[in-house]
Amino acid sequence: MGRLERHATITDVAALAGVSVGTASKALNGRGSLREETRRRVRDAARQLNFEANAGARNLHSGRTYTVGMITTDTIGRFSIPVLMGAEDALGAGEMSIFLCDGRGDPIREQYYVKTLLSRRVDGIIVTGRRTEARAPIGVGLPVPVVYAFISSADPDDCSVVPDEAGGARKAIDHLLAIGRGRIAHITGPDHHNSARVRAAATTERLAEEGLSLVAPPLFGGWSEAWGGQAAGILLGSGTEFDAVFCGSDQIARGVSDALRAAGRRIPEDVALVGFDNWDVMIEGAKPPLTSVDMNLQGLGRSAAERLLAAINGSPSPGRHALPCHLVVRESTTVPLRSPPASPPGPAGQ
Amino acid sequence: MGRLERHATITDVAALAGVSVGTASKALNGRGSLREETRRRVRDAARQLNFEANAGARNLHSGRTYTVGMITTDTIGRFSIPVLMGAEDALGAGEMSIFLCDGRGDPIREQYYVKTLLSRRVDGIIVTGRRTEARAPIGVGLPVPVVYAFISSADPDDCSVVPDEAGGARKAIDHLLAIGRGRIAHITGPDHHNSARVRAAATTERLAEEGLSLVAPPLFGGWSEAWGGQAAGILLGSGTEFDAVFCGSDQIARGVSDALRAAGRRIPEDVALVGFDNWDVMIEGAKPPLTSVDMNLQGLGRSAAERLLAAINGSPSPGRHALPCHLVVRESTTVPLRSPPASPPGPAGQ
DNA sequence: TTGAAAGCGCTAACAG
DNA sequence: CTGTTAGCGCTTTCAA
Repeated sequence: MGRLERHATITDVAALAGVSVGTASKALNGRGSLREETRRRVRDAARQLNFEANAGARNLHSGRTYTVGMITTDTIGRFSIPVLMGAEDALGAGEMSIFLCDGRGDPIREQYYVKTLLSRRVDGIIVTGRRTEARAPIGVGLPVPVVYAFISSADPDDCSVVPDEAGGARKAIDHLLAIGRGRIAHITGPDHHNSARVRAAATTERLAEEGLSLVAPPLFGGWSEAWGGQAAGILLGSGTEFDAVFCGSDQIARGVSDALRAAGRRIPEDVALVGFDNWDVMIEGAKPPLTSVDMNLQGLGRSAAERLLAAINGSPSPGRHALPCHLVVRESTTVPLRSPPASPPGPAGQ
Repeated sequence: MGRLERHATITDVAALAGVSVGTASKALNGRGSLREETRRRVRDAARQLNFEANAGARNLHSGRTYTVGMITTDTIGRFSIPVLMGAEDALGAGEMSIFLCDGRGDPIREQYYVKTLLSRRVDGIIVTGRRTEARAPIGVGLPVPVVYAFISSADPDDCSVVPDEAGGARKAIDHLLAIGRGRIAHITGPDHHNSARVRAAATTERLAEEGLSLVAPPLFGGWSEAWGGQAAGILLGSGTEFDAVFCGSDQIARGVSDALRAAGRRIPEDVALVGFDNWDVMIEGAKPPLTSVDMNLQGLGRSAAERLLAAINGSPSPGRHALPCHLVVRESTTVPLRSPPASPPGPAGQ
């Protein structure tokens, strides 16, 4: 294998260029005042030796490492990825590097990660997870700032960036009301799950504001397609009339969609359907494609990283920060009029 | 915020314990010979100051950083996650930390990441992606070992750990033949996609060994449910008789499943169905649950990390290493006899 | 058993 | 303009 023996050091570069290490350092970092010719010689030597300054040695002076740790409390998955990507963007894609640590729901493991991250002198830590539940802080009096993304810290003084799930649910209901649906059912996840409760409460509340209520109490169950199908069956069997179902997740919505169709109900003509998560795989698999609430996870990650950077630079933003969700309307709530207008290119509005 | 001002240094510890830094170092690392009383004093001081040795400073001597970089060539997603987790396990969960870099399919970005990883003096690099295609090496003559996982390097001398997709396809066919299905169709992804081609070729080959052939040429299309449904329609419309469909992905299989059921075919009685990927979401959503080929991505990640560690320690394993896939049998190919026998707990066999 | 000193790779004062 | 020196936090000889 054409593998080099070792990394070149600045001493090697200086020697090759025939200058002192101090001069080499200045030349490479564009500091001090040097003859252009000298600078060039040093740079050539560096290139020739494939020199990359040792970040660790450099950090020793600056006190900063330009790295951050990201700990996922449970397993890394569908929710953590977009958060991670958003964070990566905000951290300048390589300007600062990210240590990824998968806590796997094990507090011991998590504490171990916190320790190693601290020993690596990360400039800060982002904590994320797949539930929006508040969780115990990963530590108190840590020597570096911590920001919680998606998940939030139980300590209200910690900085947490979370999706406004209640707002998202309200937008879903707004939309259903706007298209003339007033007999709405709600099928969602387990009632011991924070997201399920919050979304259900907001749904009920929003309807109450209009003097309306759900056609039946929220159906709490699981997050799966199977539960969606089962719940749809319960609804149909009860004889309750309904012209819309707002689901706590896209998976549930898909199960509902399949079950309703099998029972002869047309979507959206007979029943309009709204999901939550805006998860492409489920959205596209459903017939017709699902209208869904998007939590803007990537934006969440970006915001969390920005706040972390600010905190590192001495401007922390303690407290719980909620970011708006937005509704993505598709055919499960609207019959398209001929060809839909082409939307202009560019980043999706928030 | 109860944030500490700065990290304690070994000098602080030594001062508090009333010893020299050298002694403190020995005490904390269990080296040299010291009075037990001294060791205790130092350790107490360290605990009191919340001391965590600065890994960067330590690395300066050892020459190793106990970190590795992981670069995903395209976007990090469904395939990279298990690979990452496997790697994390093999790297001792914190013993060595992982820098995660999301290449997003941009070669410039990728090269940038390689540079920063090298400047951070990672001990090695793992490259992964979401396609099994061979790709250009991320660099030549790099000063650290590189292992490709899932994806493989175009340079046969590089170390790549890949799934034996052909073997997986053969196992699927073996199984279908074993349950008495001889009229098999194959629906898969785009023919410009390596995985689709390899799996189709192995399928045809395995059948040929038995003097059989597919009931129709492989149907190449996309990886989506939509394509699965469409292809099933083509198959049904052509009047070709078939008693099994082997699909290039679980998403396709799910589309096929829905379409066949809608057309009145029973699964598995009339048509047995096998997918590829063993992706829980798709598997569980399908009715009945899908038999599928599992590529053991986590094992792939583990193996890649182990080979990387070996290479770091001077024992590289150049070349392309294929890991076996295994078939997970579910109800889309078998009618369960009463209650299925409870399988003993423990790690799933490979 | 402990301390002093050198050095890992680099930056930053300060002289020359 | 360039070289010398000190020091970042730690480990590791080598003396004491």
